[in-house]
Amino acid sequence: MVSIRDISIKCGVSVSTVSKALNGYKDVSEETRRLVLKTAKELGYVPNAHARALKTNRTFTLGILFVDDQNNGLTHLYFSHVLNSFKSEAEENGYNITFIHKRWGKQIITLLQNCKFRGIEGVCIACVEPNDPEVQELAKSDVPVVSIDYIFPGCGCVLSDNRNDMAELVRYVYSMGHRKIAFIHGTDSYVTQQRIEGYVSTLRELGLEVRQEYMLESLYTNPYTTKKATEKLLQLEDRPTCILLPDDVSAFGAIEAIQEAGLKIPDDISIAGYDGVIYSRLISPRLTTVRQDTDKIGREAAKLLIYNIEHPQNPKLEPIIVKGELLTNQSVGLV
Amino acid sequence: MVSIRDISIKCGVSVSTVSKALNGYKDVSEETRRLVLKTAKELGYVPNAHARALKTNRTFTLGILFVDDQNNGLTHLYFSHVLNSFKSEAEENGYNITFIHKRWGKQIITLLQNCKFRGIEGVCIACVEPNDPEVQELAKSDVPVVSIDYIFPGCGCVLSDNRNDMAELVRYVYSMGHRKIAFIHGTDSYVTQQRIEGYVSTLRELGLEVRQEYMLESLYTNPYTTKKATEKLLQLEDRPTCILLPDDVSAFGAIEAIQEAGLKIPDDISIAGYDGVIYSRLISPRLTTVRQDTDKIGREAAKLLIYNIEHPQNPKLEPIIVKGELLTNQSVGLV
DNA sequence: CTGAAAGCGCTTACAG
DNA sequence: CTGAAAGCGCTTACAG
Repeated sequence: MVSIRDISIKCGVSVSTVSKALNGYKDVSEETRRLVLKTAKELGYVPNAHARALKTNRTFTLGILFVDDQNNGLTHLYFSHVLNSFKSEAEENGYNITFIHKRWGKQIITLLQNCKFRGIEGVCIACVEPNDPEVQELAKSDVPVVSIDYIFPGCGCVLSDNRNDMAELVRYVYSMGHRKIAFIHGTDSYVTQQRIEGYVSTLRELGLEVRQEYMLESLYTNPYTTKKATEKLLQLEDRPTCILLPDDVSAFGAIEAIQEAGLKIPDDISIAGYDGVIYSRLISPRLTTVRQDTDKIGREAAKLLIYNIEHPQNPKLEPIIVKGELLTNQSVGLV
Repeated sequence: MVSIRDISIKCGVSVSTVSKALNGYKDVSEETRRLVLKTAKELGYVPNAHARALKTNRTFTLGILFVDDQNNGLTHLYFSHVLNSFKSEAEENGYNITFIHKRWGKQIITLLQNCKFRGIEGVCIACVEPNDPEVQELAKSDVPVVSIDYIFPGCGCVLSDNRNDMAELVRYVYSMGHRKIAFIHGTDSYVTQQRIEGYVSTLRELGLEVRQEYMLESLYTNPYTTKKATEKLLQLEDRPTCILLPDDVSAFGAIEAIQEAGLKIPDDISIAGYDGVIYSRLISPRLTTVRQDTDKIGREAAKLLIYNIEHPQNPKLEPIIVKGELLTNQSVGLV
């Protein structure tokens, strides 16, 4: 590897001068600068990020914490889209992306230690169990953190507007004539709570009764559990005319249960998904769903994190709320 | 940040001794070692990876190059699964994962420079345009490279067994009585070539004619182009009884075209996908498809890359071929 | 078993 | 405008 030293020898100037020329300081003569730059190019010089980091304490590296119970953060449709745009935005701003984990060689270390050790300047937390003590420790540390779809006190966050988007969905379903609207929601989380609030408050607002037997829980992105929940709803004496589901993938389970019960969508019963992944509009029946704006969510998260890294004195901590879009389709019929 | 220096002062020993104690060298007395370790813990010492990298020239960091034309490597179902297992395997071996890109601050640099600069020890190339000169430069450089589903001369690679898996699929379709088997394949690539070879050679092996009008091209994971191609096939005078598609997502386009033509799957015509993403088994009609073993592909790629990094003298360069699994289902009917 | 010293590649006051 | 010097935090021959 050619170093600044090699350039200095070849050019007959000091390493200080080479460094200054390379970094665009003004107190270097135009002539010297040109010579240094030319020589650097000839020699194929590449600066050493570690030496620089050691000296300047800056790494321009953002960490991603992206693990969930099923260890499938990256294959999660929603989060992989968010990560994709987070990555683009970060790279466009000259930052690198890396993953945070608990290993250091053969040892297990904490997530915070991993960040410190590697000089990670800020972390985006998504798709993790927020009550994990190590995640808490990280969120409370001096490392800037931005979370997605969850609020850590004292940290920036970007939230998909679940409460209002859900409300809009319920209002739409109501406008189609439905009065018996069930909601199979995911397991407890900030997102789930927001959606339940949106669901419950809108029913009340519309003068509809909130019926406990119409609110069931299943796992996110797991059609098998949704199928079971749907079967329960179908067996009710006074069964719903529309079922709202945790997400588009789990909607497959509902479709299956409904078909096996000999019912047709939307003639006999309506359903709606959530997420708006492309496939939901391809399957038959085409799903009414809420498209979350993953591109914006990821980009806003990256911008916010970088801002907070570069403005440690007055970081932005107010939640950034990103509106989704209602995609109406044939799976919700007129009653 | 507490450094080795702080520990040495607190313990009254030299930094050399602290370093040795911390790194488990044997030439340190048991007593000193214990004192150092205890003090390090008390002080909350975290080593500095950059200082170490500067000295040892090792970063334990693997790069991922994961961009394609549509800039959606991460949201690509197949590749996001591969990445997920690559990441798990790498981390279990004490390596970090980061993404390679072309930026350095405000400057644009080459992919190779990005690797050199950041001390990346090896790169996994997947889901990129292999003819990109910068990718070529990287593959030819002294940075160890492992590619997925593509062969760079002189580099390790992991290949999904497209040729044989495709052959198996064709044989299965044949065994169901089909003799007019069309293949809508993706755009030209190593993977596409392998699948076409598997398709053509198996037809010949089975004594079937290879008909040009049964071989059409569409984009991968793009149902709109597949729909168009399927429509063409349906308009043929002597139309196929089974259509093989580029992947499960694009199969949605075929399903739509077939339904719009008033035909039923599998009664009137059969179809098969490729990839075996979970959703393909959920939609109706349930897709016959080939599940690629993404978990194994990712893990083998990580193992291979790490092996080649740690054995620069005799790296493993023979392709590792990972067999897929035929998933038969109702979308292919008996003729 | 312990420690002084050199050095990895860079940046940055500071003196001239 | 230029350069000598110190130092970021660590590791590692080498001498004792």
